[in-house]
Amino acid sequence: MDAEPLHRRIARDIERRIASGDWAPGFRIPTEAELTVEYGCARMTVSRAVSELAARGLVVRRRKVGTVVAHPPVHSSALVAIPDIQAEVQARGLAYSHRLMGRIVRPASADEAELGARVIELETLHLADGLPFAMEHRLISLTATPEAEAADFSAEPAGGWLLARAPWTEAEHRISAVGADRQTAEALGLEAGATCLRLERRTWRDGQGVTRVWQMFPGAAYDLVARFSPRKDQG
Amino acid sequence: MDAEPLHRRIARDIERRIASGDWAPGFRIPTEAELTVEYGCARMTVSRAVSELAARGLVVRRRKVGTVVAHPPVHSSALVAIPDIQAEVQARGLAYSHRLMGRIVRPASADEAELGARVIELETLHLADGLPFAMEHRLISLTATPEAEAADFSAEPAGGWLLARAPWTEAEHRISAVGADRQTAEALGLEAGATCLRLERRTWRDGQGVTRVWQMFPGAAYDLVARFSPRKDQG
DNA sequence: GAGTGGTCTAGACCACAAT
DNA sequence: TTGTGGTCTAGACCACTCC
Repeated sequence: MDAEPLHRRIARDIERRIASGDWAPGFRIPTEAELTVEYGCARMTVSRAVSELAARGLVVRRRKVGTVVAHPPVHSSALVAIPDIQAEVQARGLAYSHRLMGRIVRPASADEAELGARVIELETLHLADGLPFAMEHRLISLTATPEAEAADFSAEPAGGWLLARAPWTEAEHRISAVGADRQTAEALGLEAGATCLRLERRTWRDGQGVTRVWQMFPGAAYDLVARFSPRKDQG
Repeated sequence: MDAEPLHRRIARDIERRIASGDWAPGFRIPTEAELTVEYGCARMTVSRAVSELAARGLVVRRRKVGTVVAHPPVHSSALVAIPDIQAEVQARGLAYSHRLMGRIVRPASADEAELGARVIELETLHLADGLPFAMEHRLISLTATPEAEAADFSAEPAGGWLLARAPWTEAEHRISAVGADRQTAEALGLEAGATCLRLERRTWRDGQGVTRVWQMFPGAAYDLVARFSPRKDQG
């Protein structure tokens, strides 16, 4: 028998006709009433199918007008994998290790107000098979996670430690290309000014800043990849 | 009155209790039957609300077991805006223009087999207020879009032209940091080797390669930003 | 066996927008 | 006014999986 629910079969049927170009962008697809007849099912079932496609951005529904095939998306966004460094290193079959290069506790600057009054500042070198992989500079809010002050970040990288204790609800990532500053170049074994991919991440939990981290990767050795189909990730 | 549908109100209520930490990861939320009583509505309405949260990855549903709050995601992915250059320039309030620097038609190399037998190779400089903004290097499949051979890409940038004629169904993006090659440096007015953000995009339509493009941005002037809440972009 | 979610029905009323 | 989707009901049967 059909293991596949009817609403999904309907959705796939429509999706196929759109992907094949049979129903081009702007085409008005059959109404719910018509689909109800075509599939011999209740209106709610076709409604569910078409609503799912609308949620994914494949079609646009408007009362009275009907449901039309959406125009293809602009090259607007992509789901880019932002890997955890330890996982990334291990995924490459290399041995992960890290070295805490610096740790101070200090008041937050005006620019860091989201993190509260006091922060821990960490500098960590991530290594793959003993070779420098990435340099990390991190601020941790002692307002969001007071217990960070007593944590031993030379034993456990701060990223994993924080994830276990202070899951975030919002994050901002920023990706850029920069030349390595003197300290980073030295730690990574590069020449000063060498090309690096810079990944900045800021996270919040319920509006309270949790952490802010910059990671520098040697440009030649690292990139970010996003493979996807459009409209599958629509939100 | 309530403009908000009941199923959404239910979903938001649950989401709020999860975000507040009240219902922690692993917590088993009320069954559909219990929610039906709590909200005094039909089971299908609560089912719709909870299913929506499940689709977004906030909760995990299993028959007989019930619905439990999902564990927070690893720092695994982020929706990064991959802007169209023209739109990006105009969004900054600058005048967009472009200059076609090179165009040849040639056989595809073995490495470019996905694009078919013959390709157009384009080199385009994008300008903002007359100043170099990005250098673009592009291959267009003449199998996917034969009419590209006759198109005038000095009048219309290839990106927009393609989007209108050959919408893609799959894409891969790759972001890296590189030093500018001689030609790029010259076009962008940089020193050779200057830090650049390199964005590579490959697109397919139904398995047939459509285009492959590399864009180089001066590192200091450009970055990619992703702001998001976790689990909102689940697919 | 029994509890839970997954799906589906055959209706109903309402909201919106084009006419 | 009318056609269309948006939501909701009060049931029903089934599938899965823990006990």
